[in-house]
Amino acid sequence: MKNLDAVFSALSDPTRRAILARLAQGEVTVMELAEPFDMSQPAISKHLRVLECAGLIARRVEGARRPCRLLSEGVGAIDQWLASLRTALASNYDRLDAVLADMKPQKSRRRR
Amino acid sequence: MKNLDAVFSALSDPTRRAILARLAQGEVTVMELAEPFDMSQPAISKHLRVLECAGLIARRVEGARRPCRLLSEGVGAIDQWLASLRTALASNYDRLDAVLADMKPQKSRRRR
DNA sequence: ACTTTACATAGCTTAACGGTAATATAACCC
DNA sequence: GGGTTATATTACCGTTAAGCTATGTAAAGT
Repeated sequence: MKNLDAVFSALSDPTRRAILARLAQGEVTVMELAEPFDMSQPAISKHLRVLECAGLIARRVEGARRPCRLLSEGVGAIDQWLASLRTALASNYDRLDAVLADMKPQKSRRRR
Repeated sequence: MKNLDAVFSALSDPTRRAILARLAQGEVTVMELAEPFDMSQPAISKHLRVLECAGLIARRVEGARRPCRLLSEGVGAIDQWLASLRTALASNYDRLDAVLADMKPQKSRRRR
C-alpha cells in the first residue's frame, strides 16, 4: 500500500486536518477554505493538492471556482491499516502481557 | 490534540509502519528490528525515537538491550480523530449527496 | 473590452527529514 | 581488564516540504 505514505503524510499537517474537518461539513471553495487560516491562498492550494494526491479530497469545476469535497475512500484506507494492526496486537496481547509481567521485577519499570 | 501531528507524521514512513507491524507481534530488540531492513542501525534507532516521541511505542531497559513494544494509546488517538471526522461526514452525507447529484449534468464546460 | 475574482503555477528560501559514517556508552563475556 | 555486543548520539549531506511573493489564466461582472 504505497498510498498510505501519502495519506498519513497529508494528515500530519494540522492545517490539512482542519481543512478536512471543514470539508466534512460539506463542499467548500478554495477562498472559503483559505479565509480562516492566516495563510496565503497559494499555500492553501498547495495543501489541497496534497490532500487530492492522497485521495482524501476531490474537486470539481464550477465556473471559476473549484469546490472541494471529502472522499471517504482515503479514510477507509486508514481504517483498514488500523484494523490489521489492531488484530495483530490483539492476537498477541496475552503473550505480550505475560512477558511484561515476567519482566516486571527487574527494576520497577512501570509503564501503562 | 497537538500530538496528532507527531502520530501521523510517524506513520507516514513505510519503514516505521513495518516496525509497528512487527511490534504488534510482540516485543523486539533494536537489532532484531534492524535486520530485515537494509538500513544502518542508527537509522532504525532514529525511527524508533520518532515512534516513541509520537507515543506509539515504548522501550524498557534489559541489560544492554532496549526491547520495544507497541502502545495502543497512539492508535487510539487516530481512532478518535477518524471517528470525529466520520460522524461529521455522516451527518452531512445526505445534503452532500444531493448537491453532487444536482451538479452531475454539468458537463458541457470548456476549460484551458 | 476591461476589470475583478478565483484559482493555479513558478521560483525562491528555510527548515525538517532520512540516510550515512564515526564515535560514545554501557552491559556482557572471557 | 579487555574485547565484543547492543544501542544511542553526533556531525554531515542530499532531498523534500512548507511558506512566501509574483505572475498566469480562465470565468464573471460591468
